[in-house]
Amino acid sequence: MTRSERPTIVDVARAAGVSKGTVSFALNGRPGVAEETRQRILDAARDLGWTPSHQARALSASRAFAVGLVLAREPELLGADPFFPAFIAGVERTLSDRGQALVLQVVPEAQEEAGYRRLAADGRVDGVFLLDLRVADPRIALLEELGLPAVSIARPDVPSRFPAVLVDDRPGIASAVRHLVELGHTNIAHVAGPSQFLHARVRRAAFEEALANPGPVVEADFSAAGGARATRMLLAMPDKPTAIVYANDLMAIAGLSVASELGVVVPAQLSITGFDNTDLSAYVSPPLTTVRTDPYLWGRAAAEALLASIEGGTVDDVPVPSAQLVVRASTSPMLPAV
Amino acid sequence: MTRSERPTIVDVARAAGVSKGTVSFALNGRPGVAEETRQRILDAARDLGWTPSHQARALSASRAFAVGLVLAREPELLGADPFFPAFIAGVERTLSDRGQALVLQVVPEAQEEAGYRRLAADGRVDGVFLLDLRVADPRIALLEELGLPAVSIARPDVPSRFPAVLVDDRPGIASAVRHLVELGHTNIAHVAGPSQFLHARVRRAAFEEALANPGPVVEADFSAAGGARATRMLLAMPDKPTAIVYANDLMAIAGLSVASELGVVVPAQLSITGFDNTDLSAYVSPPLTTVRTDPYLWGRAAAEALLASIEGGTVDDVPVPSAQLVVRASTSPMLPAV
DNA sequence: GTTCACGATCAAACCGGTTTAGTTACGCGA
DNA sequence: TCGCGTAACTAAACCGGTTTGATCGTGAAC
Repeated sequence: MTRSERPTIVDVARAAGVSKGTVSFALNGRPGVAEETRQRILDAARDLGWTPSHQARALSASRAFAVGLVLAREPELLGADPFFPAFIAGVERTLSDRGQALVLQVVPEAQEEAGYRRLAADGRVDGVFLLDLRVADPRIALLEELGLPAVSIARPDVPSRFPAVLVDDRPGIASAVRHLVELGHTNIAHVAGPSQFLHARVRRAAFEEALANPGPVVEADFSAAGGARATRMLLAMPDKPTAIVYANDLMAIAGLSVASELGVVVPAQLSITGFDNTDLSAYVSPPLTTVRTDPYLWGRAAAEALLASIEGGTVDDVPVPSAQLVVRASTSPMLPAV
Repeated sequence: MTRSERPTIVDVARAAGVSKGTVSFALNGRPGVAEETRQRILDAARDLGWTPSHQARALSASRAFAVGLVLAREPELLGADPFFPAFIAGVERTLSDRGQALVLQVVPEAQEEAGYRRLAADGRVDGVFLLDLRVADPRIALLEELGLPAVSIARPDVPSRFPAVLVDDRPGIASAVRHLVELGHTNIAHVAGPSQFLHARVRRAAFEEALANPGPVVEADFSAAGGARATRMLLAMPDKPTAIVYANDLMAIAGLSVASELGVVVPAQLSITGFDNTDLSAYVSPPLTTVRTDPYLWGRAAAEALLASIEGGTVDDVPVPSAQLVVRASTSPMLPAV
């Protein structure tokens, strides 16, 4: 009953009464096949329910028809990050139309290099995405050594031959700071991400550049626990800030709770901004002023660029719209104490 | 400079002075090769830096050496779900040791079936994970038709030949309810997930079974927005509940904010429990009483079972430890109004 | 009427492994 | 001394496509 034997190109050839070479030409729409013959072959293929064997094609073409994504974050951190699933969804959107697959690898950070090497050595993928760029990221050199095409999210801080999706967090942070300044705040603090990450550094730099007199900066780790700890430090300062710009929503939401716990009223006594515009940010109390990014779009763009760079030659960096400030209720002018 | 030509098994054979068949035998540790010869071949392979071509092996073995995961959720919902990344990390943990890869597919729900068909038709994967089981899930029959091995997370409600990771949400919900009853609550409500999902249904059934007189149940969609809306409905009831059991943390956290906005003090006037024990749940205000699950472990177990069922014959269902209640500050006895 | 060019098609090689059917050479028992 | 079984190895087929080189037939050009 289970007719599990899939028809091959030879079966199609036999059915159509031609050679397998001709079938291949016909199916790939290449010239040199009479229109009538082509039609006969297509009909036969359809009748037999033929589908190309990915494996065979891959072997013959020396291509994997797949791209890879190596994630070196700890699973716990991944869990809370809204970026990653949305990015993947965007990537898939582009890939699925083109018969490409996405191979995912999640590895402990120490095995990151091995992860890329394995993907390349196996020939499992034709290219990879470079996420979570770090300072002087060693992966750039590694991938050039491996000869594996890549596309990075945001521009690396080292020279790179790979195209980048020009994600720039600066305008988002800058507009959050500007918003707070316009509300009258003068002592604005920042809770940053780990400085090994380029995007954490960029956000911090944007914060500092946007202010003549930047307030204190505390480095945290993008986690809720880290955000809570950083907030506690800031609110324990003698000259405590009246506003805090967080490098992501998760830390900002944790900060909101710490404030509430300490009896600091948001936004009356403390304004808070996040970054990411996570689903939850509009449903905390008070709703969080934050910066909306579009990882879905980045995923689409990154995949386009990666495929282009696999197919052909050099690909230009891809511009993307900059992030937008979303003003909600967690920011306001300082209100006089009751 | 870029010596991109990878050595093949023929190069190894030539270097070792044997035929390619012998090389294959030697490299796969099969008998019938003299120890001395085997050593010579292994040395040659190492010296040349030979690695097997995944493509060639896959074609020859008619195996993909990869497993698939089709996600039919909307990207927005994915973003907030802590389950998914942790599960994948667990899966990877098992797969990477065995030279298997994970192929991810994110599709709109309407194209879910096509997604599975494509994975199967291409021969891109040897098996798949079945997540987010639905009522009378059509994918079970589909996968049996396709002859594709699968492993489901939780047991389906229709007969299935596929092994399941026996995730059971009942004890978790039951212990949350028990906890609330012990605190003296008698009017306990539930905010459920979409009833098309089996796990949403199971949680709801567990809730109703745990109480002699279950309070109102509102069906939401696992999102923050949905959780907020459901909470508003419950708190607008004439006989409003004194405790709410949410089907996930995201909705519970949104519920926390709605209560705060309405001036309902948690936990003094309303107790709230979540489900998932997300990173954030300990850092909201008040910290959330919730149920800890272990998707990382489930991922490992599911991958083990899937590989076993691809290799060999039938595989038994896999038991996993049941979820644990984590008591925090969002639950307490009702306190008299001031 | 012969030649030439070209479109249509086929046969075979190739991608890089695995597997099977043969071929040697050697040691052992009768 | 002959025969036989077996370990060690080789040659070739195979997986299912793509691609190249050769062959065939036909109509146009001379």
